[in-house]
Amino acid sequence: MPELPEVETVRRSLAPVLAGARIEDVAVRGRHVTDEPPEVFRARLRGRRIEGLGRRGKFLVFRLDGRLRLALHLRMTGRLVYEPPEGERLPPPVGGATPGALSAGEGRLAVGWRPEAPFDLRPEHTHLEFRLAGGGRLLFHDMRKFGRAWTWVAGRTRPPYAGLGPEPLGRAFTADRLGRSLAGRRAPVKAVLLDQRTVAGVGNIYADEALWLAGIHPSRPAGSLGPDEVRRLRRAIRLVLRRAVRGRGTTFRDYRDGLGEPGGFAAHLRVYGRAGSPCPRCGTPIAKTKVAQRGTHLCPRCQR
DNA sequence: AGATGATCCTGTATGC
DNA sequence: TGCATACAGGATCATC
Repeated sequence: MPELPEVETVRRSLAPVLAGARIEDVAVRGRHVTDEPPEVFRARLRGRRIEGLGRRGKFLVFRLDGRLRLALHLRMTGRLVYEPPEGERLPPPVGGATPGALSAGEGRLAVGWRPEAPFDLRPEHTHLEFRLAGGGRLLFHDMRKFGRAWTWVAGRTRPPYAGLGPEPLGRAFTADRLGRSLAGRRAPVKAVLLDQRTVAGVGNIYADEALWLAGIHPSRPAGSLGPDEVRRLRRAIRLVLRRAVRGRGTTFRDYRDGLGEPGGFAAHLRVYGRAGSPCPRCGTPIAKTKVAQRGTHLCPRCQR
């Protein structure tokens, strides 16, 4: 579920809380979370200081002392949530109220109402539990068990995100670069966008949104896009991701940031999840089809 | 080489 | 109400 904007929002919400924190211990429940033997994983992390929290594509990356790195991938339903020490309240949400995104009924979230603890976390789905010095805890929760964790030493071992394409909001993601990735390929352009080697962090929601913004049909063979269309697509990807980050990501049901706060961008989606509703540009009903085995939303008139 | 389909899981929504 | 089926924000692997 979480794509770049959601992972970035988790990162921003947790970075102030975790910077400088020490991991006293880690409980690993279940063997599926990491390829490493749980005892090895635990021994590597125990006692480490968290120097910073970064992101690469949809990977959250912890920089630990001794050049150790920890990466987490939330996949579809993963959540990483901070639980403050007993008796303490959660820190205030990061980024303030979500502009225009909350209806009146949801107002309690916008005016700073805080749950005492991250709600909706079920112990049987909590696969990693980091105990921090001072009594706070960091919980990796994932009902579908798709989420994964990796550790490695920077500069010695390949990170799990080696091979990802450029960061879409960075300088390396040029129209030229995107054009080369699409050139000569007969696969649907949407399938190529979902391939993390093309660009890192675009998933099903924002692929549909970007293709709608650019006015490009998701089934178009990637290699058939002209230079102008490639430029439009690059701009659309960057625009929609920047806006979604500002809106703190899209929450349908599961997604929450690191403090348990839902994202506010769902109300700004133009096509995703809006089958049957009028296209914001031309009024034609939004269609839902399947492209590259993924549910795909588009305007049949604006996108040809 | 490159594309497609099955698969990993659980929860929820929909239809009969 | 109960049951079956489809589908879900991701990614990998086997197969064609």
